[in-house]
Amino acid sequence: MEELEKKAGGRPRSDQAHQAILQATMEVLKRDGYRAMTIEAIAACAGVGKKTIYRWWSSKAEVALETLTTYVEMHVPFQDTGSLEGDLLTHLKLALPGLAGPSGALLRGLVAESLLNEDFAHEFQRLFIIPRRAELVVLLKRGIQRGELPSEVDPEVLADQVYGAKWYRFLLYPAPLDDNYAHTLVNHILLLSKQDQ
Amino acid sequence: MEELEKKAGGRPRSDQAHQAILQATMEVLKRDGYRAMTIEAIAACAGVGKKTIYRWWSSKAEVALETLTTYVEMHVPFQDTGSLEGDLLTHLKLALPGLAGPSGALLRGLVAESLLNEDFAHEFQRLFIIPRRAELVVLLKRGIQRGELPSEVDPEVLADQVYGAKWYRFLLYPAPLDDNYAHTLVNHILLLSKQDQ
Amino acid sequence: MEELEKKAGGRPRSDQAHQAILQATMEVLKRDGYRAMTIEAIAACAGVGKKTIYRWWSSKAEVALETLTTYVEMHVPFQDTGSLEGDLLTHLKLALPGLAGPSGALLRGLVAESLLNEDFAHEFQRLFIIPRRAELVVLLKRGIQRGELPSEVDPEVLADQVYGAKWYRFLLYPAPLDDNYAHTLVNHILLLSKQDQ
Amino acid sequence: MEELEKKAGGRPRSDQAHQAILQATMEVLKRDGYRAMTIEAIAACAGVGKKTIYRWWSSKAEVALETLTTYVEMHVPFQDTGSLEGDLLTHLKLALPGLAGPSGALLRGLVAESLLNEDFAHEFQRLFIIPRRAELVVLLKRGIQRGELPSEVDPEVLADQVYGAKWYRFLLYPAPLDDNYAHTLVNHILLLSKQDQ
DNA sequence: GTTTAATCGAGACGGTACGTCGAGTCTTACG
DNA sequence: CGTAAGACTCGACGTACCGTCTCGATTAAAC
Repeated sequence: MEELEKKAGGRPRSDQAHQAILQATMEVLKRDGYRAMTIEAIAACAGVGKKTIYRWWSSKAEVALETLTTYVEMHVPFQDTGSLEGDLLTHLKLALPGLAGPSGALLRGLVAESLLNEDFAHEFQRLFIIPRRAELVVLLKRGIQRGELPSEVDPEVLADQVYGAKWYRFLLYPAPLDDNYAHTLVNHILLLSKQDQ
Repeated sequence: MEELEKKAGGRPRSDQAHQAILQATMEVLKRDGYRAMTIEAIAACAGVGKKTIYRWWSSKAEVALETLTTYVEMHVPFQDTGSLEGDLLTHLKLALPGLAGPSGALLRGLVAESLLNEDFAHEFQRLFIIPRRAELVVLLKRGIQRGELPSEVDPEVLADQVYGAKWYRFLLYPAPLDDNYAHTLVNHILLLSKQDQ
Repeated sequence: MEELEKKAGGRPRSDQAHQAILQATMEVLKRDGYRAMTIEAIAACAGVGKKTIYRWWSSKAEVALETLTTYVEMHVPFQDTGSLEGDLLTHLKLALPGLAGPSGALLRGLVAESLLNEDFAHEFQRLFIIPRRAELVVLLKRGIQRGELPSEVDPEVLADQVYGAKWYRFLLYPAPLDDNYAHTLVNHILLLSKQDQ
Repeated sequence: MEELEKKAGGRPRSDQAHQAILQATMEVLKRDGYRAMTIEAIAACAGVGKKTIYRWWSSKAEVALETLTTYVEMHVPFQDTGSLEGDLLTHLKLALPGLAGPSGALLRGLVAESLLNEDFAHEFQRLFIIPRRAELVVLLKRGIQRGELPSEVDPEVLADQVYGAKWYRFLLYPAPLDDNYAHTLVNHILLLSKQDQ
């Protein structure tokens, strides 16, 4: 039931090479940073011809995108803990630590790429930004239904405020993104419904 | 009393060349986009030697940064309209339109650059991100003092939520950034104080 | 009847700068070699503006040519010792040592320049090559008149053979140019008249 | 038995590019002269990337040297005609005409280069100057053995006188280098043995 | 004594070519 | 036929000097 529409004979795609490339991407990234990372370096590090990379991806951004989704595969799930506060805190506390370290660097590089290349931006949004945001919106709507948020709030805009705050500090504003921050942020969201205390 | 530590002679910097470079930067940006914009193209378009650019700036990002601050010089002031709602709405409605068009493209390029180059990131934050954010914080603190916001909100985090939402849509999430959006966003902020309705 | 059509006042040429430039040329030559020697380096080393050099010379080759004639001023005279053998040996033994050391390097550079630039070649020939060769021809003609050489030899071609041998080794063929060589060369010339031994 | 130390695969060197570069070198030389000839112009004229030139040669002088040896490959052989006079005349009459025209310009440029760059000088001597001089020495020694020259002449110094005269006129002294000159020069050499006429 | 004009050091200017780098494409031989 | 190796064309990089052009500051002869 898988996609086995390969025509006929010929050597099949080498999974070994595939894995070596993704792994080499991470290594070169850690060694040189995203900007200095080149297809040539990845190929050399993976012991692979450049053509083998270009056959399966169209740019270093595409390789990096797959590396991100493969290597991180988002250890950051959305869960239903029973309360909006729990849902948000759990999610954010899992999400923030990963932003330091290599996967954060990778993410910053991919955002940069999406800002410089509209085609890649669509890809990046489709595979990364939009799905995760959609889950956050679901979580917030659940909070509204539970009565934890006033019904007049717009969950779309509220999602922007939550993720926006996180991304703003991650991408632009040099200030810490720690558990303390997560608590304050969630408190601000919950304050919206503290009308009749 | 000023810094007049210039040693002696030498031909003074040509303001004509200086202006021509900033202008050419905008033209090439519009023509080719930020990524494809090169120092060589800027030099050619300005009728200037490459050395003249490298003498005063260290990269295309630095030129672009000065072009942004010079050419836009922020038609987007912060004003005290007497109410938090007025302050926020006025500011946002002025800020959002500029994000479409060439200055938006320039801004996206500069953010990308700051994500790829830590040194430039500091420069960009120092000259652009931090000062503007500081003004927003002042505006929010004024709202707290006036009693338009509950005293337990953290103006720093609230600023992240406002600017974060704006930047998130501008940089990452493909959804409109219009006056309607500004109203909803401001409403969410003001909802924080609707406790005794 | 001379060209003293200078209009009027104005600061006169600084002899101090003039000398400093010639001296700096020798220093830079020794430090960097002829090829790497630049007008900019000479100006910097002499503590002089580039314009001051370009005002009086048109290229580094012209400066070097004047430096050569000034600093060497030909310690290599032609003398009438009474015999062809004495004339030739005296001249060659004086000429050869100078070809090692900085003045040799300068000379090589000037020859290179004259090979690359036809205009400079004329200048170089006029001021250096032709006058010295003419003196050698005089010396050889004197030898013919004295009967030290057979009357059928062409002094022009014979001069080429003497100076040619010297220049050939100096410019092209890596072999010593010492007193021993001078003796053998002179012997070959004198052999032409050993017909009736 | 041969030098087959090539490791393994990889696209082989393009002979088409190789030939195009040598040919373009001659064209640009004719068009612009040696000094104004640049690697960029050669690359453009050959329809080749600059990298391809720098991959195989280290400077325009190296390209020019190979162009000289390839394109001229010396239509100027040394032959044993049975007499010293014949040998010398034949050789010189073949050698002199090539010194006018483009190959002469190339040769002048290469000499200039060798005067400005010691490393290249060694290369130039090894591949061009020394082998040809060696053949001339062989020719002269043959003359001595045949008794056409007195046994006390030094063939090394005599070679300098022959080639020196030629190079002197070619490089330094602006006078014709024609068949007439060849005859006079050879006569001077032969005069050495006219002792018992 | 002022004026006048050419000089001086300094260094920015518009250019050209340098030699390097990486992108993305192509040609081999091997398995 | 997919692959590793690596040569190919292309074009921007940032540097170095070129020869020219301001500057403000000398400097002497001419007025």
